[in-house]
Amino acid sequence: MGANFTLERQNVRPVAVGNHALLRDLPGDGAVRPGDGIGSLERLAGLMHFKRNQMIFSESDPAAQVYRVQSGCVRLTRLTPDGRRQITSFLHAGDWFGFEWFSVYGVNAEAVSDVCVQSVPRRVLDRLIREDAHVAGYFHELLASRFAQAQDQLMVLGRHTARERVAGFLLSLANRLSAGGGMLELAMGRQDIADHLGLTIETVCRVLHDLRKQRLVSVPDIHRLGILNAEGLATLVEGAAMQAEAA
Amino acid sequence: MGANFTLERQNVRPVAVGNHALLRDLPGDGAVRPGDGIGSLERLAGLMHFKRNQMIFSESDPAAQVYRVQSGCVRLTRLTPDGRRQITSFLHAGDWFGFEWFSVYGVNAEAVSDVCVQSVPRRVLDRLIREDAHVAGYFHELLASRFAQAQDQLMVLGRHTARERVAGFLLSLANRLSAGGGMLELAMGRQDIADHLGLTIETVCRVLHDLRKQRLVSVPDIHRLGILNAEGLATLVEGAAMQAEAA
DNA sequence: CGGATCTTTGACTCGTCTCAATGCGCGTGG
DNA sequence: CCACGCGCATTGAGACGAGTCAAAGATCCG
Repeated sequence: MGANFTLERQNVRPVAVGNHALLRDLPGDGAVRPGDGIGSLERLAGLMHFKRNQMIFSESDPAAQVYRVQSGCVRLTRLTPDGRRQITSFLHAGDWFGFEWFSVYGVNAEAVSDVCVQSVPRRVLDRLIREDAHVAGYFHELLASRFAQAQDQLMVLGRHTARERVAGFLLSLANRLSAGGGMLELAMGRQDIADHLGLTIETVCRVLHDLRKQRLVSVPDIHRLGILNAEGLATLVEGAAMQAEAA
Repeated sequence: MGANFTLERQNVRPVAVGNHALLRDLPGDGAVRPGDGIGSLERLAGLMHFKRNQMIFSESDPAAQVYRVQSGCVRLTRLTPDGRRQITSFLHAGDWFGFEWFSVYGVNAEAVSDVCVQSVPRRVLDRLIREDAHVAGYFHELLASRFAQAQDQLMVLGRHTARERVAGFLLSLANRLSAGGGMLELAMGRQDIADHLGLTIETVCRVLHDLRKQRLVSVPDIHRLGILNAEGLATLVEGAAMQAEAA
């Protein structure tokens, strides 16, 4: 069970390529014009790059920065003392993260692929939230929708079978990446999928194999997946028991 | 797997014993004094009673009211189309609920025991949040801590064994009800515990049996449980693999 | 007291995990 | 340019934890 992931806290610190380092010491918080909304946040953000599997922050770090994915894919993970891993979510372009927690990030954030993220000091965000009700509302909604996602995931982990989990995951990914009838980019490896769904890598492989055999999906290569029959997958998810099993 | 719970939406509407019905039509929102903080909310709250297993709201209801448990225990649940149930959380005296969602309650709320709850119209809460930064911050933190709880539960459902789940649940309950070295009130039945932990009722029974045999807990009667060895339970939870198995 | 509901226990099944071997793709260095 | 090694994915065989089904207690409440 779990991962025994070999990355373990390789504290290679990222290359700051934006104005992040500058921002930290600027008196220029005053540059944030209240009422300017989210825009000013984005303008204040520094840019950083992380390479595949590099750690962005660890769960015990003080939550000093808030991040936003600009490109690539980020995973949020938790570990048990004995190394079992749970990936609580995958983040894609446009997603904020690190804002959900107060004193300390409660999760590890790692780059799934090479990523580019924006970062804003927590202090700046807090100030903006205090001064601009619009920003406050925005982040409140963000938190609420993150909470809703977590609730969905609880249902999945608590009550869905392996097949339902994988089918649901693929559909939600297709939805998130709005890959209509087309091809999905699977930025994450099989182990990551397994750790997100509370399964083992072998089970994920076997389920994918079955789905392919049933012509619900195609797997042209490891990191691409085509959804051939979204309705079929949806039926799988919705606990309709399913009988069609043959190839 | 799951519950096939026989309660199914018995839409017995609750007896409103407070000023809740009045509040709905009062012009008296003006009575809320900004800066008065949470206090004014509680003063505006109506009181309601619900009997065991009575539904407080259903997941598809518009989220028109926000609630707070005054006494008793409430469960928040979700159902799959085929009847599998997941209890996302149990709420006790002092806990707010129903505020996490915007348009529609995303969960069913039901009385585990006979309960007494306060309720406040969503409209009133929203207004107070807009006018009083203190209240806004309070509910933001509430949401954040609810989110953190959900994260914990993800770890449990995704990566913990049956024994770890039950042990962890008992400890968190003991913690919540601050029953120091003493006796826990188990307001919820075995099926509820199972549906909270992603197990079956039989598995919960068997694990409790084992824990009793190992003298980690005592079970004087169905609704009471004594924690005899909190450290032992904690060891179980922390994935330390455990070897002691004999009686 | 009697029936309904919930809990406990047992015997057996089954889905998923574990362990192990093999395959594949890709980057590196000879 | 190819051989090698490394990391990941796949596949198979067998084990095991938790689920299912069934029957026998408890408990609750009228």
